[in-house]
Amino acid sequence: MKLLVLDGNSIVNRAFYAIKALTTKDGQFTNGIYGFLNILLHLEQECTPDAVAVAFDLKAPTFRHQMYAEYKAGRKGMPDELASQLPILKELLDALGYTVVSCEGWEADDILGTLSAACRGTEHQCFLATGDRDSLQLIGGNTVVLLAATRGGQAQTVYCDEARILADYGVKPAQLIEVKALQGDASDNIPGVKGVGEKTALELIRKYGDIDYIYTHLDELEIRDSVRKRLAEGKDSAYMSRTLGTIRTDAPVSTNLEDYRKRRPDGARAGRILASLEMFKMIERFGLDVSGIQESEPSEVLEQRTVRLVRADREKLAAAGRVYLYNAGEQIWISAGDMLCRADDALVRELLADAAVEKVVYDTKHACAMMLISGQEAQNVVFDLSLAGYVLNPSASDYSVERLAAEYGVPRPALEGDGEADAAALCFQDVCVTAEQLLEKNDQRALLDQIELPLARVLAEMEHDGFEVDADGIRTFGEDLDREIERLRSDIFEKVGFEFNLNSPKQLGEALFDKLGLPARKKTKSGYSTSAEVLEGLALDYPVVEEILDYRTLSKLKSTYCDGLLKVIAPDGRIHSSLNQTETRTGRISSSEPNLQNIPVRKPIGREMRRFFRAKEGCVLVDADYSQIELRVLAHMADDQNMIDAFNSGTDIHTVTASQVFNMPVQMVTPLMRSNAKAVNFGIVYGIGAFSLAKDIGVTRKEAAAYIDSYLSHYSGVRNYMEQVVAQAKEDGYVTTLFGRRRYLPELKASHAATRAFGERVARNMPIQGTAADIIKIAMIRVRDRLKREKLRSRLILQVHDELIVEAPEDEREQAEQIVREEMENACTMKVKLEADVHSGKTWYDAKE
DNA sequence: TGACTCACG
DNA sequence: ACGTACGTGAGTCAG
Repeated sequence: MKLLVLDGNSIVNRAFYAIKALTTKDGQFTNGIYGFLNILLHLEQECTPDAVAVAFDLKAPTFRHQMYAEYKAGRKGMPDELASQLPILKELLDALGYTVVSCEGWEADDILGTLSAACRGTEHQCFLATGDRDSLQLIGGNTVVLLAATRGGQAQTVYCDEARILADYGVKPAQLIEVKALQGDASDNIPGVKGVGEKTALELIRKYGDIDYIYTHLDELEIRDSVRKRLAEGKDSAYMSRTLGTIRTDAPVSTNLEDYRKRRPDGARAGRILASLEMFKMIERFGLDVSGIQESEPSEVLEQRTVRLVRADREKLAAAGRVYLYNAGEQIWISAGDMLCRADDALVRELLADAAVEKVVYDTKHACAMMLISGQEAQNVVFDLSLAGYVLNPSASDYSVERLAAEYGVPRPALEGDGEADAAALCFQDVCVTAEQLLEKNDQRALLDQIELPLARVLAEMEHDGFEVDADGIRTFGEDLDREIERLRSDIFEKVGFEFNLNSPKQLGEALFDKLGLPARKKTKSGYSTSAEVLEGLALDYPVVEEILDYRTLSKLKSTYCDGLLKVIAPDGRIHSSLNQTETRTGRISSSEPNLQNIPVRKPIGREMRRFFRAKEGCVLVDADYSQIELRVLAHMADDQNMIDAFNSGTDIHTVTASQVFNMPVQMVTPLMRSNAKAVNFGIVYGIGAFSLAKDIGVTRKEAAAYIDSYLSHYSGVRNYMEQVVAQAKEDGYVTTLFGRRRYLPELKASHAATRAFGERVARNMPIQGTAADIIKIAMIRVRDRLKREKLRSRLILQVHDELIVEAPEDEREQAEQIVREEMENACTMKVKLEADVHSGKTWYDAKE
């Protein structure tokens, strides 16, 4: 296979500076993209690759560059005119069927190095295309470099292999690193050795091979004393420069070349983007089939608009009926019709408070939170772009206006008159209009309007209210833990015979398996596995391992929960964690800073933690959780009469399942049988394999396979559903929940079998997990609205996937319990009833019976 | 920074 | 032959 890897940043940079002026008629710079595409087409002709990867840097400074502060300081930011082209270029490349690769903290040339290394020793041919001579060090084996340049508007490449480097420099490609170590590189801020330039550096390396030789034999070298002196003084700098100048080959990107195989271009999408860039010729040059672009497509409807920059005028804006509010950093922009203006906080508040004006925002939760500070409410918010982007595709890396504009092919409006406007603010309105049309097309309007949008306000209030905790209690508990941890530590070291860092899996592995000679059962990439699973297998034979497990449990409790939570208690004595609405691919919400969705409960000692989460003075916590919501959703979606009957009979579902799988009356089911059936039930929801089930419940793989088989024959509706959902996903390219939430599954088309298998498991799981997520979101909205409508002081304060927590004044306890139960159980009508278990108490511990 | 480990549903 | 259950977030080590 022939693999072509492009250094995206380097090439787009060259193109940007080589082609001075090229913009669309509305002023969007396109020179970088244009030059890039020319070079790409040229490269396609030159090396006819089967697979193409385009590598880009991400903004964050890299590890290599963090080593020296001066280095970082020397880097110049990219001009906006170029930066604005990158998201569009990436989107376009993706539409054209090329794979874009980037990796937080790694530079594009490290990705080139990594993929080149992946080809080494295989029969794959690797072409690296870059404008940067740095990459020449990677030449060798089956890697060649195509140095790309634009000359007089024409793309050019220079073919560089080992012979060429030898001829040009008289050294081998890998020795270029040594040359650079001495010579340095001003443009990359690599110092080299002071007083040594290209000529001397090349001469020295030609003669002596590398800097190690030079420095170990410095006194014997046949060189001028002045050079010897400079070399001696610059030794540290030389070694440092060598480190800085060495391209890494261990970037964490896929080295499976199949992942980069060229895909069939999405002609309609690529065509739309190219049209918005006014590069109509490129559509032909890439041979795109644009028949998929229909007349009603959004970009056609949205003719190039002209926007007027005006002074903020509340009356005029309000008169438009609908205003678009967009936060660009500190600056807030408002647009309406063809007006665009800068706005201050006060105006935004007035508009948000005005129920007669429809608002379109980027982040409803943020808008609501802003109003909550002054005790107000955001009224009449009718659309939210980040939520729309999430509903349209929950797997996206981000939902920025810039990226969505490129993805949806929205042209940037022209700006009339003098003045400047933020690019995203300028596009915001059109991107929103387009997103609305796409939602309509996908039948996802209700999901946004009736679930996500109203939920955003609920989440804002929950974040605002927070959860009271007993800080002193946590502190004391932490001190108790510390004493116990210290006791375990010294006990473990005494038994082991030496000290080491118990928190280091690496050192623990070496201690147990190398030094003490315990039998190692599992390995990870970097050594022995010391996971709880492995250690539990050893604990019976080696008592010290038991103590290590206890140590792990307690130190996790101490650092993550005691120390971690103490750090984030707000002055009001409460924890206000973020509830993220656009984070998960299934539609669940997530919680962060801190995560309150993973407070311990399974082990008794961890569960103690919940005693410190309490209701405020005069209140209690009402805790309600759905009983088996995912299995109930499955029974409904699969329309499996057997499972529906099982639920409706009122018997415990795992017991019924056990009686079915093991073919015996319910009364005969033993606790072990029930527990195995429970594992099978879980496994089914996750997309199950016999191997993993066997591992989970400790039976042979064959037995596990028999359980699954028996399960699926008894629940034949489930079997049919699981087959049908995967088939449908392969046909559509996505799966959906009962409420129309989608997840696209490109994995199903992967050539890599394991990736495909993963896609199939996700296809089986997402509709279930996602529907359950939809249902509890509906419940949250209804609980909040009803508490408000009935003028109660009870507040919804937390959601943990299938559980809601309400803080209720003691005299509202029963009412709150009833409301939560009713709204949860009636959130959705299905073929099986939904049931919620409701308890209350002063603390989370007490409220969860 | 990623890898590992572990907390939750 | 290969890899091995879905979805998250956080702390720690080591390079």
